[in-house]
Amino acid sequence: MHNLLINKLEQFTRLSAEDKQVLADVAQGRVRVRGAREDLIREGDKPTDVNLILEGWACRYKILPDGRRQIISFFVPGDLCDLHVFVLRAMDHSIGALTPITFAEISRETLRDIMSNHPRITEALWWDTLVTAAIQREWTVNLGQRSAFERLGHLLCELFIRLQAVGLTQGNACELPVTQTELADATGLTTVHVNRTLQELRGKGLIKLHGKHLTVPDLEALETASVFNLSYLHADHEGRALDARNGEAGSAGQWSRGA
Amino acid sequence: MHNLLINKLEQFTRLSAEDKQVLADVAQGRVRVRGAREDLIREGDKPTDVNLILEGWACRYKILPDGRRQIISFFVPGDLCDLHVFVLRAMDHSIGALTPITFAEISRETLRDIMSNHPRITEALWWDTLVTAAIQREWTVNLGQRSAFERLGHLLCELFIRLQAVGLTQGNACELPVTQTELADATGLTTVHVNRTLQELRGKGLIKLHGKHLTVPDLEALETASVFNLSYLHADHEGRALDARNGEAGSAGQWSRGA
DNA sequence: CGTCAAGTTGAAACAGGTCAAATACCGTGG
DNA sequence: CCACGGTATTTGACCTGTTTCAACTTGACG
Repeated sequence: MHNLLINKLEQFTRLSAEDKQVLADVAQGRVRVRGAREDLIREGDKPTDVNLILEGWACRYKILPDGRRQIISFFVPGDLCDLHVFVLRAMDHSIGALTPITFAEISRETLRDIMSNHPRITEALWWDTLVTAAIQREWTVNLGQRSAFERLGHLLCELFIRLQAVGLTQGNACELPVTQTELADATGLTTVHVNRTLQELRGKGLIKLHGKHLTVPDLEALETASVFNLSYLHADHEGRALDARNGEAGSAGQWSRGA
Repeated sequence: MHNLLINKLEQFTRLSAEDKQVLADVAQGRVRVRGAREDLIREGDKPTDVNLILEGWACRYKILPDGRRQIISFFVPGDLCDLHVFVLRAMDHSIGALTPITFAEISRETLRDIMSNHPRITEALWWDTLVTAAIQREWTVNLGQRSAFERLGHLLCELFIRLQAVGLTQGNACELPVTQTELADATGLTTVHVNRTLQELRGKGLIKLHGKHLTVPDLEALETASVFNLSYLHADHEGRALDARNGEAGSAGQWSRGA
């Protein structure tokens, strides 16, 4: 019953008990495990299923012929890989585990059934897909316009808020199970510079980062320093509105703030 | 009847005469015009229609509070803006005309009808949406990993090939109706550096660029120099396969090459 | 307690940015 | 057909954020 995807989708819409059951079942279908650094799927492969991340982190990435690697996006628990990939013949990028990971494979047929019989879920999955696209656009802005300092800060804001949405934060802290090399590959910087920039963020008291444990003492301060604007995560939605109307706080953390 | 969107979608699938008629009608619905630099829709607006670009170029962009601007993607004729935006409450970015432009507004209802009655079109629109997402990912790689030289070269390859797909190239030439400032905002470089880099591309004979007229004497050479890999455009598809089988060349240019 | 990956540091080099001015281009009105 | 004004392109000199390279330290884990 308890399922991070449900948490996330309820940011957007209110799901019925039946809807939730359907999603819970889906997460119990073909469950797979991978070790850190193993791929879930590789560039060139024919996509067959949609992957739902249950535990651990993964990422999309692409490697250029000369070895340069760009991490294109991060997947955290509750994230769905690519809702409609089947339409394409071959993957144009790989998806790799960053930590040991468990995920559920959802077949094309299962998904088709859900989408024809459960309009509420369908709409919520749509929303999730559009938010994913918005995140990708924001990464374009991040890489194109922000300085190293802002860029890293922005990434940390985004990840913290996404984790909050599925209930994986504890107060102002969360796990950040990635290496500095991976942060470098995601931000288009070198490891060395990521290291120095993290020190700068720490020096200004914007983050605390020991090992894989991240604390953001003042999220608003970090957002300001990183030129971060929440709106691209599209959290201000019906789910929230319903919560407010019912005076019924969502079980998971909230994306939006204030009015 | 003649419609650039049809050209593009036929890269992916074979459309029936009726399908084509439906698409042609759509392009004749609510046609609008905008001057260069005018916005089609602005960040914060509620999205109501899907825009189909008929003539001229546009772009998605985002402006940071301090004025930095990132162009997130280019739209060329035949491009569809955002197939499912209605799900979102507000735009998280703006879409602006780069040249004088004409576009058709497609209503939510029209689109719903098409998608429930024309599975072939639906699937083709899916494909288009997924290719758009793949392009956005490739931009992430471009901004994160490629040097200024490769980055500009890569962008020019992509645009040339996309124009080819809708039949807007003449041999190895096409129009490139954007300013160096706009190329700079798209690549995350400064105008000055774009200017110098374009001179470098010209100097190596990889492009000719007078005014708004671009020639790519040897596309493969430009691709190699730019670490460009066609596969993210997902052109190797059913439409092509059918063409090959029938020995019936597509009316528009082709994305894929060789076998 | 050894080993291997991850994180940290310093010095030097460079890609790309900044600033500011010059030149070319283009549509408009006289 | 030319002069004008505004925008786009080009150039030069200088500056800086980020990279490179290479070594050193710390930490996790069997």
